[in-house]
Amino acid sequence: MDAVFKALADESRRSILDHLYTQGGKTLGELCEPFAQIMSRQAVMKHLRILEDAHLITTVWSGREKKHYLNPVPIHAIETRWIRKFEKQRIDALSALKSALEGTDTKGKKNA
Amino acid sequence: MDAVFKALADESRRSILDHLYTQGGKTLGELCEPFAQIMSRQAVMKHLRILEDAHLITTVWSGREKKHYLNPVPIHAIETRWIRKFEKQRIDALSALKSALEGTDTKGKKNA
DNA sequence: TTGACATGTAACCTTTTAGTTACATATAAT
DNA sequence: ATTATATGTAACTAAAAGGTTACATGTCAA
Repeated sequence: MDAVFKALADESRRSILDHLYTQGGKTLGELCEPFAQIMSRQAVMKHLRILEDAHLITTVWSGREKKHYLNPVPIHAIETRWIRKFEKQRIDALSALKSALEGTDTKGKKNA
Repeated sequence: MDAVFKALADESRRSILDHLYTQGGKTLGELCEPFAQIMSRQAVMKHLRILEDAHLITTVWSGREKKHYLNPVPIHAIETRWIRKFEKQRIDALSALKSALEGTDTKGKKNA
């Protein structure tokens, strides 16, 4: 579990997960695009390695291309560690209320 | 949000959250006890500061004592970032099945 | 088979982080 | 008032993390 939290600690890696959440099956090359002029391909690859080791992403080889997919299971495990079932509903209601007051739609909400 | 992930990246801090999850309202001194002979009071205080800055804990002063409480809201936000509603049920069912097969009780489950 | 493309590995550098020790402040008790 | 208790701050050190460049391997296409 330590690997999961360590992996999520970096903004670039969270951004990668965001991209895979939007659309799965992306290759290293495709995942590099948003980071062009920010960091090298090798740097992105290091991040992918860390995410994969933490089982936050799953990969499938297709010829010389490696496709990446988000795995939500370890993320879900984070919540179940510190939040009791009865609390979930209260918090969900709370954030829904907050969104409503802010005039934002929960479904289309952009995350920080 | 970055502060939250950074805060959760450290095992000692997660352990502190575990203690506050079990029982809230603990003082710095009390939170130090499990770490005696592992790290200094000042080190624990640094961790508490980081957790507080990330709003993962809330504090209340009572005389010269500072009481600490777990705040589950930012933890819940992690899940909503990368997990769609319809997926939650599937994952919950999956981990319940896994627990059943392992012969462990979900309610009394110890986390890694 | 040769060259281009896609991914992988290694050595190195810089910044961040987790911990320490020493000193400081504030509240409670005698 | 004085002392003990509880928490806070600062300077420093060692290790970990994120990034770079250079080199290596494997697959596709002409």
